[in-house]
Amino acid sequence: MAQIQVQRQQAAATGAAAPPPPQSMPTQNGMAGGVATGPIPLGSTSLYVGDLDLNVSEAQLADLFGQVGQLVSIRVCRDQTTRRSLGYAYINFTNGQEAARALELLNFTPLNNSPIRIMYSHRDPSLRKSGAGNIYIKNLDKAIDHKALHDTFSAFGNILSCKVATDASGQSKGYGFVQFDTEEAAKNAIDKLNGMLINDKQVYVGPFLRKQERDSSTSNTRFNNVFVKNLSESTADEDLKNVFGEYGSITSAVVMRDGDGKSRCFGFVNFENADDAAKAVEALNGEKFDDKEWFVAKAQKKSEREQELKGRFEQKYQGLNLYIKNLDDTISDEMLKEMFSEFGTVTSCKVVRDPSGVSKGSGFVAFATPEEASRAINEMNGKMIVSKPLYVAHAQRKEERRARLQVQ
DNA sequence: ATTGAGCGG
Repeated sequence: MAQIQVQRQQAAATGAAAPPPPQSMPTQNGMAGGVATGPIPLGSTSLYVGDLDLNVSEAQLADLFGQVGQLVSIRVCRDQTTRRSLGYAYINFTNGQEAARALELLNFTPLNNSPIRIMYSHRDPSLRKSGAGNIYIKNLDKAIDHKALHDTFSAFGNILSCKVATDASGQSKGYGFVQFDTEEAAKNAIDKLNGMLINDKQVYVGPFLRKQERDSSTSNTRFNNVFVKNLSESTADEDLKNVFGEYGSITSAVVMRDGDGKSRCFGFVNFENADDAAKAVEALNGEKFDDKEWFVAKAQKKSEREQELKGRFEQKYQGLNLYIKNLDDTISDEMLKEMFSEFGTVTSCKVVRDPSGVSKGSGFVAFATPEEASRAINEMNGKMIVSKPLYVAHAQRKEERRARLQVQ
């Protein structure tokens, strides 16, 4: 296992006094000062084991967990029809001490080369969904594995789940996650470890934010780079500099051009300071130059742009795109298209696959008209294909689905 | 630089 050292960042480098080290180790089981702080069931005998390689069997788990205590039951959860492992299992012990010991001793043990991740079984998903107490760590030394990360952060509170992001070969990607059972523990870990050196690398430790939250917190607020479109073909870099220069100091102004040097009628202007960029957007958006009404706004990052285009794409396919599941593994894109072509013009068609190319048993089919799509739902939903009844419905965006699931 | 996924009988 990786040996970790946490050091204080040199005072000269941070310009701030280092905070004192944590004074005491927290007690077991989410108890602090005798008061339960977290949702961990005291004395629980039931463990959830995730991140399982799909070929891990009950027998392998019995061999491993049986070494620690007496088992009541073991179950690898599987798809009802394919019997393929869902990558998680339940292990039930006769008593809580054994379960606790198994969690402590066996967490991150590799089975079929993949470290397993053990948690107490907690069937109520509300805490998992809320993400409270979840933190993100980046700039981690590659030598730091799951266990080392866990050991480092367990000083701040009870950890429900912990993981270093890894590539297919198990190599660390240099960032990871720690889910504490309380926000207080998470806050404490952030206060104490953000900016510290771990194995000589200065780590960032902060609250976990979903991609969307991150985009809106970082880029929506302040920006230096301005996007301008609907330029006349004759507008050149110099013209942008002149017009935008009225609002502040500019570091660059560029009209984008194709290979022949012909203007693509949009460009970017970068301001030295964000207030000036905002002023320019406010003043120039919608103004007319050479009879062209300029669109002026904060320049989007590539990721934001892609996100927006995706949204538009989905809107365009509203009512036309169908979501298919319970699809037999052997069905290819071409077969799927053929299956649905009798209801109309299939404009796009895709089987969802995992990174190794294995079908995930779901897919999307889009039609040219909403009528064709509706007919396909009526005719194909529930139809037996190879061995299973197909599920066919209108595709929903992820956010819509999440919202619906929360209501139910 | 890199902001998961996830709970049965």
